[in-house]
Amino acid sequence: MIKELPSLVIPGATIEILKASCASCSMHQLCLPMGLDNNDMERLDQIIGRRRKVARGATLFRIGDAFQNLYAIRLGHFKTYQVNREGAEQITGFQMAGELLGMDAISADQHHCTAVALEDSEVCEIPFATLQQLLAEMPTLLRHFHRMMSQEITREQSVMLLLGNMQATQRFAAFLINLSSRYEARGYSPNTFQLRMSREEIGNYLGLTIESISRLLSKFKKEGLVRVSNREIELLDTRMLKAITAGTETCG
Amino acid sequence: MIKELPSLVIPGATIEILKASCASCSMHQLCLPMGLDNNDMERLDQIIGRRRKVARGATLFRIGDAFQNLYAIRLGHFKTYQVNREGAEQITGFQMAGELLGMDAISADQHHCTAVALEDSEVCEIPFATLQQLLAEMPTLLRHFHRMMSQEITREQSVMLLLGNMQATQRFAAFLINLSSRYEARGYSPNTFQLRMSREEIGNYLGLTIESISRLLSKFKKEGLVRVSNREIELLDTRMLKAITAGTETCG
DNA sequence: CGGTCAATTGACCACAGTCAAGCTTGGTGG
DNA sequence: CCACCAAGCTTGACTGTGGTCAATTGACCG
Repeated sequence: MIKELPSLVIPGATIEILKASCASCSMHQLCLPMGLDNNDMERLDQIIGRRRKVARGATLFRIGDAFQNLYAIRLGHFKTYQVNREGAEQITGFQMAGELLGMDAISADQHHCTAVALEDSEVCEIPFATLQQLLAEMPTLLRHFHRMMSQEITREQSVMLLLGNMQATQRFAAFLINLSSRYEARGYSPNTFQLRMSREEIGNYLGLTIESISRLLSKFKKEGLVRVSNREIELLDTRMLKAITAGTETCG
Repeated sequence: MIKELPSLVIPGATIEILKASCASCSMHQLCLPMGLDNNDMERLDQIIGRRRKVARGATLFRIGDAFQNLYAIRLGHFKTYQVNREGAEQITGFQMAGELLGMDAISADQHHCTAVALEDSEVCEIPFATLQQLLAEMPTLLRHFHRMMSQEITREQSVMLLLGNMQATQRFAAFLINLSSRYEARGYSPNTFQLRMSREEIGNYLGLTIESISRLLSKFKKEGLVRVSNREIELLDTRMLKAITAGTETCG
């Protein structure tokens, strides 16, 4: 299933067909093909439209775009955001390799958020109409697809808890712990990683200002919880950060 | 498909098998069977475990319960909430007739939130394992089920926008307008309705305190936007409320 | 009736927002 | 190599929105 086609360009994003398959992708135990046998994975591979590159800052889809495809992130990071009528953005999530983009578009056949690459990234385009046919024939795939949608619901509920109930310090600790565990699940260091998003984007996501994020970073640094250098961050006291997240920390 | 069986009781909730079917249910154009032909609707009807009553204040499922069923609300209102490690609740939604409960439980085979009836209510129990078999055979049902899950994702994203970006006044106006439009979609008056939840529950949902909700109600009353008497509310100036929601209102 | 619970209102306060100045960092060009 | 600039980040001083605490009113019910 190796595909070789000339690359093409659309406004703001470079598209290129890559030699790739689910079986050879390091994310296949997290992504849509999770748990499929070789035969089923091959079938899924065949319906994947193309693998394309999305340059840093380029838009994968925007609010109002007609819904055609889901996108599985092969490599890189994205943010998704909503825009209210005033034009204010609210970032609804940061997505990394192995995660699915576009599931909110199924309900009304058009995208309800905009997805932008935070760094040079690669996605697999999954034509939803074709996927749906396949779902009817492959119970394992159907099951896992439902799990992924459900996981998105659960994730958003956690953010609601964060935004509705937590203090600034708690929100930020929760954010760091969340990133940490997701990197760990991908085989990366849970303690040292790059923040792919700006302070402004973090603040927007957490319902805080950029100044608050900056102050919180300084505070955590002073308390010996983290080491920070620009976007490089090291978690020095995960235990404490988790305690802050849970609201059970005792000392100040 | 009329079922007639003796009623039984489980702790906290009365269960009773009712004479009912999707075809005879007033919600079937909003609920899971939307768009199904008579034959398919009949098949869906057959897998529905039972129709049961849930008394006001009774719990339908709680966090950590093993996932067996989805629940379609036939009648009444529910709230769902998450609990953090400190024991603080965050209400993640208010659900009404025609809406589906339990979709967040698919991902990990256990419920991630607790669902409690806000008034005496009735639900249809949908065994998920059986539903999934049916989904593979009925493309229309599959399609609509995905729409409903996607709609839940979209709804939660709107709440994230509300909690992350909006001021107290804006949040509360958005809340009222949201209820209004959902009652309208069900054929009820969009202007006059009962608030099924307490001020405290509204505040919790909107990330505000009960005092703030009370003050906002008084403010809206004074400005002639609403008329309130206990839980009975009448929206007198929907146009203005929508403007406040959108953040585009000009006068104070 | 009094008792209970929910809602309202007022006084005060604190957390995080706003505004503003200053500091890094990285890129460009002389 | 350094000057210059822009963008992003940090820090401080001040402010305001909404939280906290407390007292009062109102609704419902045995």
